[in-house]
Amino acid sequence: MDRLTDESKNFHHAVYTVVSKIPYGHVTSYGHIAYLLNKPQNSRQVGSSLKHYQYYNLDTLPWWRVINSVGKISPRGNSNGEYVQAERLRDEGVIVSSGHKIDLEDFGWFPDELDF
DNA sequence: GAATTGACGGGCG
DNA sequence: ACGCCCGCCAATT
Repeated sequence: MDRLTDESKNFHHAVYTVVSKIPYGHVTSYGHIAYLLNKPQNSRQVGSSLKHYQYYNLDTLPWWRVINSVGKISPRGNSNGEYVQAERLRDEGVIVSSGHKIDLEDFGWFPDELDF
């Protein structure tokens, strides 16, 4: 189940490091993570990476702080992950509407550069 | 290997 | 605000 090229392993790891930097109580988007990695076309792959990590980094990776560019929690196919994500966010003080939308003006984290 | 899928984004009506 | 469509590309089928 883990037949991956070195290229994509690097990408997965890069996503991991960025997501780990999202501050508590804040959210960012798949697209912005791709932008920070200088791969603005790869927003969909960011989602793939999070799916990849869900099997063994559930507690150390704050995956729930990643939503889509319009401020909504992305629906999963045939999964309740969307609702789990909403609860995780509410647990850290993020206001999530009944339609699973979040005000990016209040809770968004969109730095122009990665500061290492 | 070809076709489809998807935790996406942006533009347009 | 909403839905539709098209571009994108690794992973999956």
